[in-house]
Amino acid sequence: MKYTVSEENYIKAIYHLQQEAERVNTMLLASTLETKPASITDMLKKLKTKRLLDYKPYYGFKLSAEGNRVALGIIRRHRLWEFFLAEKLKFNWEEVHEMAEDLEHVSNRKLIDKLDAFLGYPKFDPHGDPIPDQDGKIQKEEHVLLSELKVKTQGRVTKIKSHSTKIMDLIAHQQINIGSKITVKKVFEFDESMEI
Amino acid sequence: MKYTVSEENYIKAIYHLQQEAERVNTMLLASTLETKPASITDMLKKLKTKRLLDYKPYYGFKLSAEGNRVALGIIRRHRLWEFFLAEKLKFNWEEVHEMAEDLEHVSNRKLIDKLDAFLGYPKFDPHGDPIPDQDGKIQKEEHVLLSELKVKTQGRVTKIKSHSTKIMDLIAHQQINIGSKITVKKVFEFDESMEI
DNA sequence: AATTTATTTTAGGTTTGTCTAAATTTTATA
DNA sequence: TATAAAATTTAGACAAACCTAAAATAAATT
Repeated sequence: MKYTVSEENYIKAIYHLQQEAERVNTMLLASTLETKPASITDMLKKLKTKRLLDYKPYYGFKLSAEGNRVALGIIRRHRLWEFFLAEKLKFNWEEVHEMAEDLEHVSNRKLIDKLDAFLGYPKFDPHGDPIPDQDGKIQKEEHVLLSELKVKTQGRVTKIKSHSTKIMDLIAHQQINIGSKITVKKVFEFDESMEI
Repeated sequence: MKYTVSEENYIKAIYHLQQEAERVNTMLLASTLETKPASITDMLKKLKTKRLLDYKPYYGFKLSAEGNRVALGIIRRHRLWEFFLAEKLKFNWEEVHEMAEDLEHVSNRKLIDKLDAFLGYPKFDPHGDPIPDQDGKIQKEEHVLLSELKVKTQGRVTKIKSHSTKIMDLIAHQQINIGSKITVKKVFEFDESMEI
């Protein structure tokens, strides 16, 4: 089945929100998609008739099994393109997300699988998020929070959770990047760490 | 300026038709885009207001200088993606056109220029058609018709003009491809040639 | 529990890109 | 050149995806 760009954006947004909050509602979805609640209701009805969503008016909604499958396909495409952009075209990992937002909607199956092969079947995108395989299976993330890393232990940056400008500024200045090795040298009173 | 997928498809179709026929009319455009003449008129009006088209009702139309510039941008993207698909993802050159029809509408300038660099600034796509550069300049095609190639002269296949199934069958069977070396060994009564 | 507040849905409207059917203009032909 | 045929445009309708404003329902508060 093929879906419109708009349908795909809704499905993807619902999927991501469901990973965080168990209760995803119309308001939340409207604000993340920067659209009005009435528009959400319209699309929910459409996605329900396409059996991508379990939805009872006023009762709430969540992706059906099929909806989840579709979402993982979109996320697979998004993350494979992000990997391509960073690895092959040498974009910074901060830049790739926006471009992948367009590329993810090019959904030719054969194209995506060949791209996957070309890239060497990567398991994680440049942000450290896992890339679903052809069957939608995703590798468990094996992240350890920096704040939980023991003193003098070495680790490798695999993901940067916060995207706030303050944090981005700091790590850019320190030349920390995905893949950088980090050693926690000392922890001060209110949690500071030195890095190599 | 950003254009919709539909606008881009019209601009591209008009451009291509203008390369062949000097007079492009509503009927012809309608049949190549598989749409109705009334829809063409609607879009002509829109493209005129956007100054991509010189258009007088009933008098005909042609791309403005700006329209041509936009068309060459679309064609550049299309052919770069075709090259990528064939060269990097190992698709057959017959398969790439359809996939590039979607990819060509992803129009982030920086992305396309980086893709160009990654591919080594190719001058021709897998069909042998020239790829416009950043400024829309296109390399002159240097094709010699097979029927005009002298006996015992060697050449290289750079483009296959006809796409009819009969021809495609023949050349597939003979394992002729873009880039294949060909030698005209003998010309019979009604123009036959042996190849290596 | 009653009422206020927040959330969600419905009703009806807009834009884009398409359509059909009818009207208009151009081109071809008798 | 008058008329028939073909091409083009206009008028009005429709689906998709959005909107605003109002109505309906659920949740929170007094």
